[in-house]
Amino acid sequence: MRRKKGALVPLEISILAACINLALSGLKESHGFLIAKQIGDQQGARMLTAHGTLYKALGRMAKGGLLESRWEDPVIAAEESRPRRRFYRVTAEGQAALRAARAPAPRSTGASVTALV
Amino acid sequence: MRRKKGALVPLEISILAACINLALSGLKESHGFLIAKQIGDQQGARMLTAHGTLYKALGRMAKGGLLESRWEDPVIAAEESRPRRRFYRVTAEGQAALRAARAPAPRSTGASVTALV
DNA sequence: TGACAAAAGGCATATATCTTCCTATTCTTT
DNA sequence: AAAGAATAGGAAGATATATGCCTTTTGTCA
Repeated sequence: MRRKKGALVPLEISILAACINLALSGLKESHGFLIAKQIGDQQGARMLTAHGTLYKALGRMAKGGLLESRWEDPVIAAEESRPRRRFYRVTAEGQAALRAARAPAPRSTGASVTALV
Repeated sequence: MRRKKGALVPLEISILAACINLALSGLKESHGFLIAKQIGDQQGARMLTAHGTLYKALGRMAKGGLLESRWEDPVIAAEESRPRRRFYRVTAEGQAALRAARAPAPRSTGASVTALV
């Protein structure tokens, strides 16, 4: 769905919100699976039937500068006997994009635009 | 299915045979996924619909001394961007068990026992 | 306003291993 | 021979990430 430059699709808003929520809970970095659970647990879920959609969004956002990512140290993953994670952090740009998406679109006439939550 | 000590169930025979085949192809060590493909490609497949059965058998056989196992170096897996593998090698005991399973059961009276292939 | 193209969403599947739950089979004991 | 115990097998899901294909949505341009 071809996008207006700088606009966020609903999934991206959810991802940013989830990351920030998790960060407020003390987790500076989140990984995809955790974000999926965070989103799924809060909203009606099923938004991520197969997780492909989420990972595609994460990659897209990282490429676009809304998120920063790094791979987990493989030795740590090995010690915990699980696949390696990829951690994401919301960048300043990401925070700005979220604020912009939540605020009413800039308008001269202060009209009745419903805030997006 | 409670088992006679030292006997092999069909899946175990397949695993040992697959490992040995792969070893003859030059792969000294095999991992579960590879063995699954080897078995699946040869036999009618669907024996391993979910791979749980295979991994349970591998663990069981390793514990019983038919296989030796080691984890792949996590850094190598990371470099190849995939989950870590666990490698298995057939032990001398495993080879002996396979031979025994393939040979007719030892008997004093040479009866009509069908060989298990 | 209608059509097109680009991107987002959904589903399946690949890569790997492991666990839990339930059913089916078989060995052993009485 | 019947009953009981133990284990094998099968399905599904958890842990993590990623790609490919197809459908749907939406912004933009004519």
